[in-house]
Amino acid sequence: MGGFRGLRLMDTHPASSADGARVVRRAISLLREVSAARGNGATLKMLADSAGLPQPTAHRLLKVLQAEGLLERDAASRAYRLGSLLYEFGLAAVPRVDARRLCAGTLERITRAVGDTTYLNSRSGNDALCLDRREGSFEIHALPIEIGNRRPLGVGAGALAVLASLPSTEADAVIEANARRYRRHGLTAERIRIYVEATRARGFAITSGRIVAQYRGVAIAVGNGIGGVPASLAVVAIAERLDPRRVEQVARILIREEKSLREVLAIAPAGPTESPVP
Amino acid sequence: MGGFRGLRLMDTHPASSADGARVVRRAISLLREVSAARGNGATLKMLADSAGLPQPTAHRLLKVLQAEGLLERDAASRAYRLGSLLYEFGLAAVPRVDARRLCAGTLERITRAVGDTTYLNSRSGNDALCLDRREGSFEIHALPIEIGNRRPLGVGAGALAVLASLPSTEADAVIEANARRYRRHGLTAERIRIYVEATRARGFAITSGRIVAQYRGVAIAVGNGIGGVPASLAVVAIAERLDPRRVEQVARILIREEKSLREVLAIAPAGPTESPVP
DNA sequence: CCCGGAATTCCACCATGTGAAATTCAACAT
DNA sequence: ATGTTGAATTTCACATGGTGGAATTCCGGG
Repeated sequence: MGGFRGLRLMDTHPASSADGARVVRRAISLLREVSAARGNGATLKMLADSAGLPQPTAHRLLKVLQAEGLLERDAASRAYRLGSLLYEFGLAAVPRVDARRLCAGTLERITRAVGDTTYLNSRSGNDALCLDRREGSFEIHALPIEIGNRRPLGVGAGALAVLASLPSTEADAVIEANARRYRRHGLTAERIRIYVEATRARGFAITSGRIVAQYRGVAIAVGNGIGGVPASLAVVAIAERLDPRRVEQVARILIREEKSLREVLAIAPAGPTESPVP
Repeated sequence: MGGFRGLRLMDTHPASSADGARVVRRAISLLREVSAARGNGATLKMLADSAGLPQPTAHRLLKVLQAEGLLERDAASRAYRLGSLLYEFGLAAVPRVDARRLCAGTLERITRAVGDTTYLNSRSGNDALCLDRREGSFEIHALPIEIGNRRPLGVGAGALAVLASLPSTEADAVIEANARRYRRHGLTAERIRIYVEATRARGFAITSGRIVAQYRGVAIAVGNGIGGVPASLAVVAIAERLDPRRVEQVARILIREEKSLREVLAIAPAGPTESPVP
């Protein structure tokens, strides 16, 4: 296949086995970017950009993914979104341990206690993934994070709590890998590192409307994760509903719920068999 | 990239746009094969075989897919299964119209009425996909079809009903494309064509333990499909519980439920926007 | 009508993916 | 123990399938 002439743009996965299929990795990288896109999906430009691919290359791959049903495309906006085949694969891919089910009660209790929207996040590669959500009585307007949405670990309260719960060396690697992506959120790797430190010192994460202005989040990491996968519980509300005093209250509730969740998880079975290639 | 010397083995997707990424298509084809595998997953041999790829090629692609988290591998049996990243994508890929939700009541009512296991199937490419299931009081032992499992359209009652509901030209194309796969189920394209004819004449599908001996299924297609996607309702039981007289009863129930389901669907919104590439 | 940015198509080029063949590994029988 | 069979894995010389800069088309706004 083709050569490349210009400067090297790619390398979305810096530390990956050399041999294999570059194209396949690129295609998957595009899928990840599409599933990271919030709201109405992502345009070719955005995707090519964030996957670090030249536009024509991205275009070609996206076309194949669409033809195969992994992606769909909005006729009007030309934006790509995940396709029905991925939904179908999702049905067949039963998770080793079902985090959503295990945490359903916890989420519900927190939401009832605080009245605001509650999130369950988990780590997925360099991303935080929104696994589940309970809407509080005080609705968040302005596109909230949906179930299945991704963003770089560290961006947002829930994602920050997950990142801070990783071993230092691993957290550093993630921050490094995400450096470029932070910029699109008006952040830098350096700043994230500071946040992580603060989160570790404090024991839980707080964010102040960096992503969507006017919103604030409080989040706590779940013990050693769920089935070995790092995870967090988060509460998000408009900033004025989360003054320092109330942050304190919410944090107390989160700490309590995390503790009892950890006990439940201690009984549940262990992690996967051989997921990452040796 | 590489040339090929031996005879042409591939062509899982006979009618697909020439230009693009062959590798990507092959990789996706492998994913489909993995998700078609029942029970404990699929071995390299099986996958290479059914995807029509030389073993080393399949091996290389599977390794990448595993490294990226789309596949996992059982340490002991070396068998591949769908990975957690696909589950995660599935969360984000909200279906245009939620067939499972729309048919939940129907499935429950049928199961209660007949006492045996009931399935909701839909078409996905050349496959029938098990979208949902309700266990009857008379359990099916011997690995039943799980939610998310696939098999070639035409193999099994539910899959046959879906196939027979397609326009003749389309059904023929599907049968043609699946010819090789039928053989692995002890069937032939010719025989499937006969079954389709019989199903159309009868108005519903019956199968007699072709797949798993001793079992029998009765199935009916759902009007014009669900959100434009062809689908079926099926009841499966051990053969002795489905003698001709009882088949008649079950069919009556299916016909009644299909009718009322069709009315519910008439209110629900329409199909996708621009899924298959022009 | 014309402009700017995004989407799409072209196409010369060669690095990348290919697959037959050889090697290792695992399970089972002798 | 030792051979035997079949699957999994690695190797490597080769030429084709993928590449991406440049050119073209499309679309929305002024």
